Amino acid sequence: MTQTRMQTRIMLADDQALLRTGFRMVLEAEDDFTVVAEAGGGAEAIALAASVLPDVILMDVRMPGIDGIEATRQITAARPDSKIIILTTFDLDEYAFGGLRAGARGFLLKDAQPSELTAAIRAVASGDASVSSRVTRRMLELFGSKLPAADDEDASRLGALTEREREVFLAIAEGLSNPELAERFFLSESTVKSHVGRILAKLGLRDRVHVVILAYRLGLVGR
Amino acid sequence: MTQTRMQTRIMLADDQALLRTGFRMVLEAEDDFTVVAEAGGGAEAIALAASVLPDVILMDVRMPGIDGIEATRQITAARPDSKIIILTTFDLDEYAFGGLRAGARGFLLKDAQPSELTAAIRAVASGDASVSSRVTRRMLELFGSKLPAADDEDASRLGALTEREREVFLAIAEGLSNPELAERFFLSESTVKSHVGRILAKLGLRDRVHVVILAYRLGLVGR
DNA sequence: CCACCCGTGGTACCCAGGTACGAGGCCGGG
DNA sequence: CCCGGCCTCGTACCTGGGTACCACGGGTGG
Repeated sequence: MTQTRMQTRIMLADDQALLRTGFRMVLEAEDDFTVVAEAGGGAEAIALAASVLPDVILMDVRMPGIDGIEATRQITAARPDSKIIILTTFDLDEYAFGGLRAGARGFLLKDAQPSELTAAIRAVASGDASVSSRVTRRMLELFGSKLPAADDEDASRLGALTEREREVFLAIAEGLSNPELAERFFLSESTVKSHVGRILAKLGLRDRVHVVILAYRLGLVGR
Repeated sequence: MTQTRMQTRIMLADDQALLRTGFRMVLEAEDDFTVVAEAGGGAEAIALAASVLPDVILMDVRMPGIDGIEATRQITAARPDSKIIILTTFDLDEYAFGGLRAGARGFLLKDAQPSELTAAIRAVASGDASVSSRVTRRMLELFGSKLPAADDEDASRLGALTEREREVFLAIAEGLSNPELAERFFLSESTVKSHVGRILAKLGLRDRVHVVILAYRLGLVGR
């Protein structure tokens, strides 16, 4: 600790002004952080990023007009060394993953502890990447182990899949149609549709096609 | 949060005794940590894990005989809820990813700060996952920006497809809908449907879903 | 006890997508 | 020259899949 007293200049981009001031208060409590700009939308964020040149940008995903993902893409396109941390209420949100692909260096849930936030900003500012541990955990669950519900926890089920849904998720990734899913799991097609629909909603995906893509990108299929 | 004074029982697995005692000193300085076992090799680690059932295992990768990865695999195979943090001097991806695939919940470099170590242990003990920011960064580098070849020559089994069809094929694998395909290639949706239909017919596939699967299996998209 | 979530099932609606068929334009080879 | 492949576009049809409801039994926890 006691890093050198380098000021880190931060920009906030979120459509909720209340949340912005909340973050501002948290951040300015740290003496090496300065909030140098606030943006209420994607377009504004892009413009401000180019003019103010903040060290780190906290970017919300859901914003009216240009969303955080697209804003991230454009900002990193203009200045690839931009350091952007994606903020979202939902974990395992396809938009958020899109944000990482768009060039973001970090990913945080909005209910993160202040210490997590400051730690993430410092990590990103120093050139590293930071992903919230809860999301990291989700990613790991999808990696090697099937994780048979071992220890299901409190808050992590905000956007997370239930055990059954994860089974269906994997089967979709194998390319099964709804009738085939029904046959495999001894369910009615109605039930299958319920599961599929909830999976798509929770993960923020459009199609089963994107389910397949996500599954392969996370490496949990494909021998 | 609210990590009440619950004792976290920790096992160390590393072939270097010196390093073990170093870690032990760091850990026992925390009043909620107890080092309950030390293993000098993989086999010993597996045996001790089964007998003393530690809450968290700090596992070195490089060990004589059974290495840390294999030990992790066997321990998690026996008890999937085991919480293992991989330790290594090198941040080579194979170690990291191998360990994580083997079921590890965390990954740390040995030059980590004591605070990082204790934070990681607490995160893992409480059911979350923790990966050193440097490794996280590597993961993101792999996750994002990996669509190098839209124009590959050989494209193994796709000989039946024409050039245009191959383009469309790859775009489908990215998850584009028909309207999106039309927009990207400046075509009408009718034309897109023609192409898609012929692609499915030639490759003997049912859905665009199976197109995605085939593309990933052939390694034509993604990482 | 009640509230909540999960898994199961249903109905109804709508549209994206897949199928079938045709047709015109372009280009290269026989 | 004509033939055939490729690319383009259209129209019409039908099914699978996604969405929006609602409902019920079982388990769990406050």
